[in-house]
Amino acid sequence: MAKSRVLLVEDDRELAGMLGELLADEGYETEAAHDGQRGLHLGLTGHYDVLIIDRRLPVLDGLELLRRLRTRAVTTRVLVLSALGEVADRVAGLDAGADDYLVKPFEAEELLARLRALGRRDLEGAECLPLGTAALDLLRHEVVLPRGERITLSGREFELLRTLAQRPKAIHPRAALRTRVFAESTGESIVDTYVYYLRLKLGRDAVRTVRGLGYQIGVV
Amino acid sequence: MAKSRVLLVEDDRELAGMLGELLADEGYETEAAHDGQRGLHLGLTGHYDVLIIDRRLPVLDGLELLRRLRTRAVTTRVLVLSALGEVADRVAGLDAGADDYLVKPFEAEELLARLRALGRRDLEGAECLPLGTAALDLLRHEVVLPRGERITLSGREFELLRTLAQRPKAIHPRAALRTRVFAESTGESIVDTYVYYLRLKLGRDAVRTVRGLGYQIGVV
DNA sequence: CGCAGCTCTGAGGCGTTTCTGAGATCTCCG
DNA sequence: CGGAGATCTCAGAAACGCCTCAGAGCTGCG
Repeated sequence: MAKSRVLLVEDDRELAGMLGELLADEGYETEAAHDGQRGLHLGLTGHYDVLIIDRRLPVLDGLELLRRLRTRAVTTRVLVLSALGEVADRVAGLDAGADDYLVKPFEAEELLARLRALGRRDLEGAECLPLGTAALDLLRHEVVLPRGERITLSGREFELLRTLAQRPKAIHPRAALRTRVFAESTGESIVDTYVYYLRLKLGRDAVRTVRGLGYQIGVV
Repeated sequence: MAKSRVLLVEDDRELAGMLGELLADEGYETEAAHDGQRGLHLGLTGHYDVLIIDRRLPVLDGLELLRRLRTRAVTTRVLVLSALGEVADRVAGLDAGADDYLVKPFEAEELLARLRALGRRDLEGAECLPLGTAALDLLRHEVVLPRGERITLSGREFELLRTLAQRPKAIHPRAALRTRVFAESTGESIVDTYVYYLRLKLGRDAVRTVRGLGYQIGVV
């Protein structure tokens, strides 16, 4: 997955610098604008995954900037930052087209969590669990191989693989897998059978057997 | 545009009642669940534009409910309500899959503004929805193929395709489509039939089946 | 009225999934 | 080495999900 691109429109250069570093540490690719005019220009011409807009900006106010972007059909997710924290201010910000509104001062952790939430919306939950060099698409119940090839899994196959992949270092006892993935009444060997199915689809090394203890996720 | 549908999962019946009225006044169509189990069932089978989930719920905790919905490919926007307002609580809620997190007590105005922000659609007001290489003309109920050819859709066909196209990356469960496009009393297989009609008119790949989960818009 | 198109029902069919169980194979330890 | 227990492999039965489509009722129009 490529880095998420963020446009940060903030006139306080000190704060902008700190946020820029914070975002870079989290793996975002950040561009900055220090006034509304410049923010408008970049917002219209560049493509970003999220815009962070300070409400108070020189030249062009943050909310006005936001409105102009929205009327120009820019639908990028927008998080508005502001020192104005009254309910009426927040309502005004949201109704101007913001997707979220965070009041200064804020904790870095919360900003990051809200950014993650905004970024998630466009992926439509296409989150993946790492699976060695491949990945497990949790939304579509598919394994995505490094070259982009997709292998669809049946419901049970998916549940089993997900359980294994959720704790990749753990060794999962048969009984635990049977309880988690299958119904109470199923036979003792159901886990073995489904491990066999997974290995048919994904290759012999997809699941590792730890004799006497259980199974562990392997390399796909 | 039809009314927005909201599922309210809140165990405090007094608050639920008040919110229900508030939402009704604002033109939302609201359903309520008073515990997590019921919320899970409704969330999985119904079709809503936004879910409002209280964090503290009997039977099944709010965040656990949210996680279960997310693992079942429910990508509906979720607003979590909670008395727990620490930064760590908010981060936990957002990372569990919430799109927004509002701390009790809150002002009605802010809740409504945040709901509006969540309910806003990307291409609201547009006259066409993109449909792979083609487009869906919302005014004339026609699909416009790349070469300009037009295919007229019946009312139901159009509603179904529009629902799919509105969130092109999401997987739409059968039950959700049935609730949204067809009357309450229609049979279980009505969605299948109309998907079949769409495929007759637009080609086999117009709608993609994700076995066990639902349908997704494909390439036309 | 008669026709055409739309909506919905329900039945039949087909490929997939799930689960069982049994034989083959492996591994460890005495 | 040999046996016991663990694991693997796989065929088959039943259930399920999904697709297809004919037909009945309805609506609107000429």
